Amino acid sequence: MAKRRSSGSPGPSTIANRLLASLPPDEYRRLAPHLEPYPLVLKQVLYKPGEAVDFVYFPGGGFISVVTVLANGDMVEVATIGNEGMVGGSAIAAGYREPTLTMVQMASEKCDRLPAATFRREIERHGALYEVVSRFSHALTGVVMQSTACNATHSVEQRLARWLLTARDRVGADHFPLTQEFLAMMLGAARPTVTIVAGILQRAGLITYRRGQISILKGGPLEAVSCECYQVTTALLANVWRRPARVRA
Amino acid sequence: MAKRRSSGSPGPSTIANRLLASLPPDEYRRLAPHLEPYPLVLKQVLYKPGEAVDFVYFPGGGFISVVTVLANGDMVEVATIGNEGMVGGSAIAAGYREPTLTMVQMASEKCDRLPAATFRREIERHGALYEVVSRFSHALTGVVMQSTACNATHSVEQRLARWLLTARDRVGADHFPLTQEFLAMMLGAARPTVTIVAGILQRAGLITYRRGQISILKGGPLEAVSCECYQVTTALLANVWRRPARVRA
DNA sequence: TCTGGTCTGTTCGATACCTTACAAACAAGC
DNA sequence: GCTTGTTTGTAAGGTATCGAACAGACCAGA
Repeated sequence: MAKRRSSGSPGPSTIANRLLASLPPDEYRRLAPHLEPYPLVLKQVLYKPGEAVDFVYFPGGGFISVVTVLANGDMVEVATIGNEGMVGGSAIAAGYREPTLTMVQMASEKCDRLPAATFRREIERHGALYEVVSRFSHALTGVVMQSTACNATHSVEQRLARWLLTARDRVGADHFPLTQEFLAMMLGAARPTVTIVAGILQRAGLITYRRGQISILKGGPLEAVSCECYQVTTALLANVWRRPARVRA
Repeated sequence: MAKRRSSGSPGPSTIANRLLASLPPDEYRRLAPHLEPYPLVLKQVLYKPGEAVDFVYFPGGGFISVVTVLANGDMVEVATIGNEGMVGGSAIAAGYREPTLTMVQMASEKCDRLPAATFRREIERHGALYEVVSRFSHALTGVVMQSTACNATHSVEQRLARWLLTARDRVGADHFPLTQEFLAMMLGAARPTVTIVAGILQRAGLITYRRGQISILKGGPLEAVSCECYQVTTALLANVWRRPARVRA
């Protein structure tokens, strides 16, 4: 919260978003004047389905849910984005509309946004930003693919555990606000089912739940309850910074 | 089958793959010498999980399944690609590995492949190929997101109907080879469940099933049985060619 | 014509999950 | 304190789907 690039020299170490932090200093300096601090407010909607993307957002804390809205109004979360990523990258594809609902799931002061046109111009320079955004986009597609398989075969208990672990990683804390109602929606499950599963985890001492506030007590065992998708997606995203060796010139 | 760019002048109208066909003649001409005809053989594996991407493929017929392999060996299909798309686009992200198993689901003589390095070089020119590939990648991510929600909430019957309709569109025929065993795998469902559901559709006169050969008899009613995801994903992909107006310069 | 393999149809019991409904705990404001 | 709204807990009946197992149909090759 305290460290925030503001005074004169923006050392990359003070940059909360990891995509931006990975940029070489000169690239970041060129970008910095266009970055607008934009605090993420809980439940705030960043994109509505079918709307044009005016800004891309680089969270430095909290996290953002990308949600598919079905014909009957049900919403299912398809991805969560924290400081390891960005939303609105589809602005690359000029004129493309965001098919999803994108909303703030956990508030944070630390977030910057960039006008879509600026972002696109920067991407077309084909520099470090392009590289890291490209890697992130690919990793995100991999994450969503894993989730597709996950939703087809894994139990609500596994997916709930996975969700909590992912949320913890994004938030960077073991405690955060979350209603069971909302969690059920995100998982595409019925609320009573979530209550039952959460009760099991609670009695097992892995979590505690108290009126919209959840705490993770034992991450290790929770990981054992979760499906492999937690590790798989974590690894996919980790590869975005741990830049792999180039396969071809 | 008959029309195939071979003699001297490659008019775009003879190009089976729609991404390639959308290129301006001069762009296509530059690419053409590098395109290697590469027939798709049934069940052929194009990428294994974790492998480097050496070639990108532009199907002109048949279709390709992108499949996530889970820890227990189960496989779930996360996308199908026909002549409206390509596979291996992740080669854009230099050195990136394909996290999925990618295999030929329906054979076709009409397919071209391009070495990853050539593809990347061409992408970096930032021409028409870049534009259309970028649009397609974004659309594909949208399709996978829709599938994530679909798998979380829709019934096997709905998803099965959706799958058959999509396959029909890809193949361009109402009749194609497909075992229930395989279909069950793709849907992440149990094989007896597929048999039951297929039986219902068969008795309703919408399809016929005969030893690995399926025919769609009534597409309209089948669409009614399917979830909205069929239309949604079809529309997403259609937007790749029906190039939308630019939102910003 | 037999035989082996593959595919589909069907059974049955088990179970995960849904839907609806309602009750209890809690928080915040009056 | 009381009241109201929100959140969680719980119950009951129903349904979709799974898993294992087996029988029958069909095909291909010996």
